[in-house]
Amino acid sequence: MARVRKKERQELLREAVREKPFLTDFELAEKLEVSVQTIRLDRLELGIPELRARTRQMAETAQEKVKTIRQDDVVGELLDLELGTSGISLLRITEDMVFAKSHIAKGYYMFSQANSLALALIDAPMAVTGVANVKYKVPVHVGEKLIARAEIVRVRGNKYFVWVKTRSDNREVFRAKFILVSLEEE
Amino acid sequence: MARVRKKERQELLREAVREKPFLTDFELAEKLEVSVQTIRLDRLELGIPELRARTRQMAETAQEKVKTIRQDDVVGELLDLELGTSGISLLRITEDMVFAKSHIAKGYYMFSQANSLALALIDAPMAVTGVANVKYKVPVHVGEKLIARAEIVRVRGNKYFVWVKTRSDNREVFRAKFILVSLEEE
DNA sequence: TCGACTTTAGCACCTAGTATTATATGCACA
DNA sequence: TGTGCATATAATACTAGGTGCTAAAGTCGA
Repeated sequence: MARVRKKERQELLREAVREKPFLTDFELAEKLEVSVQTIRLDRLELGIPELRARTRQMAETAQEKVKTIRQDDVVGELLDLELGTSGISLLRITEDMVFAKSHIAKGYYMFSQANSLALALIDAPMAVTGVANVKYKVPVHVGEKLIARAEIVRVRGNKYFVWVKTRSDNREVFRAKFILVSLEEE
Repeated sequence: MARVRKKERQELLREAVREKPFLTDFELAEKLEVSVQTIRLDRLELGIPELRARTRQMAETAQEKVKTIRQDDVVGELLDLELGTSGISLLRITEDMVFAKSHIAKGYYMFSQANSLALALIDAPMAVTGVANVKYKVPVHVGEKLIARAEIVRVRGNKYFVWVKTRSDNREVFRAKFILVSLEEE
């Protein structure tokens, strides 16, 4: 009996901490109706760090997260790249990229993936987007893995014409044409 | 002499905390070569909270920040909206929105601002982007305030034709045409 | 009813502070 | 030359939210 209750309690504890990471041992003790000492023992067994360590961890990781979120998440992961020719990138659609109501991915994530992949292809120190022409073919939902393939189709002076086709599960969901312009050092 | 050094030191302190928020009073005291008590007095005068309060604040706000960053920052601030007609939004270009080399804003931020503004105009429960046609006219740099004005120019069935013009300091930097499609409940 | 597990209690100690009071140092001006 | 004032340091008592350890009490199954 006691053994079952212990395991159950430890599960509850784990959940409580995950949901509300800012609870002290005392508050946890009240919530689970045991003594503070029991909470401490349980934390020890479960390897849950103390309140202050938890907040510190969150503060540290969250700090980095905010910095890197735009660089990595928004643009996807570069899978293959032939500079000046073609490239492939992968973007996983997560919960926070979709509309709350429809669960459909916001359009600018596909645009961002395609645009940054297109820019990565250009074999020049600097380049900016001049024109973009995009078409959304099929709505994309949470969990889908978007594979974008980009190809430079023409180069005229400092202008690069790049086509990007994005597929999810072998179905084309998005298509873009970019005209990118390479710049001299300022 | 002492008075000047105090002000200087307090400036250094403020900077040190901003750069490395996880330093204890003792570490700060060593860094600035004064006693721990002096650091405490300075913190009191400057209104800098203690280490644990700082980390707690960061942990709390950062937790929310990670969630809202894409919803708010990426798309800008809605200044005015006439549903079904027109709208205006503002996006401030910050350090992390630009290319490290050229200091020019990445194209998808302008796209995101325009796209989300266009979607906000649509007077329907759900809508997605069908086609986008965008043109980048002038490179945008850190600190610029982008004002996007969107207007629905035509409606045909469930298709909305929206034009967005983005200006920075009264100069048009970006222009987009969207065809948005409103959806029925699934 | 015994032994093992579980729970609670108590105490010393730790870190990173707050709040307050006292003392020392320096410099400026009469 | 001393006196006054700002600044800096020190000392002490107290706090929250713990760790680590030992001891005692409760519970339960065989």
